[in-house]
Amino acid sequence: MSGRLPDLPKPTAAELEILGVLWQTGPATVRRVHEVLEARKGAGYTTVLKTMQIMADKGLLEREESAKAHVYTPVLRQEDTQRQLVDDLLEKVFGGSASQLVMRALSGRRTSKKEMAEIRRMLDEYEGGKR
Amino acid sequence: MSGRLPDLPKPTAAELEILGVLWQTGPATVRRVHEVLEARKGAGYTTVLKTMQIMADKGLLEREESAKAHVYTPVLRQEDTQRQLVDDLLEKVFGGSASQLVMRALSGRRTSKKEMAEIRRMLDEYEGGKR
DNA sequence: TGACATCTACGAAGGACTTCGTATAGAGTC
DNA sequence: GACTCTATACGAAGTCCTTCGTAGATGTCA
Repeated sequence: MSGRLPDLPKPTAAELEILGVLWQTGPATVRRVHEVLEARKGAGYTTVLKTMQIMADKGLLEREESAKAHVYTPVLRQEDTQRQLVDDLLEKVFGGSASQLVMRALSGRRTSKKEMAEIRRMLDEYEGGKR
Repeated sequence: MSGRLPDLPKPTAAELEILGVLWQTGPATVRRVHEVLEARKGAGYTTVLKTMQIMADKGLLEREESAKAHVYTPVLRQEDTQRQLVDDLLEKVFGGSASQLVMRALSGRRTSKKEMAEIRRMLDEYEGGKR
């Protein structure tokens, strides 16, 4: 069903912020990303530009150069990147124990009833679909 | 009930490996940590030494200097560090949505029935205890 | 005491991450 | 064409992370 995913490096903190903007807005120019990040954290224009260029070099973004202002698109979907990062944490910090990870995720914060119900719903769905 | 935790920097990859050894073996000298890490990944002695010194400077480890070979102890328990790291991921990658995180953690890997049951048990326990 | 083993201290190199200043190129306008 | 606006390209600085070589201090034992 699903194709192979390219094996890409883990995005860094600054890169994740840029990806977040692109996932939300869809493919965009440096200018558009910069507008968001300037408002959010005062990022400089060439800083965003440079980072996005590096991301394209790494393969994290694809670049469409036909127009004067290049348009960038994330190569991985948000969910694939989330999975990549959570798997990494699971491995390095929890020795692969998903239940430990879930426990820690819940213990660290007040989790709402709604959130808890949603988690249960997902467990049901996951187990139902997997068997 | 629980006291305040010191606000420490996030351990890096190399630091996490050292913490892993110390959590497992208890307080130890550089030599003992090095023995484990050399077997596991061929780490050099002074590399481990230097990293542990830096960790002590950062406040991640405490150092007992009465003997010639200093003895190092983690300042935070494993569970506190796990919580710190999972909270960080939750914030930066999942926008605070624990249910999303749980879903991604499960979708990325084949999760055993045993593991699933354990997760459900924890949810029950957590909700029971919190209310 | 002298030789040897064991530790710590120090400094430096190489690489990645982040930021930014400056240079350069293209498009539109008068 | 000359000016201006908007982009990209390039390079470099500063910081952190990781690794390691070498020097210096301390302890042991014959």
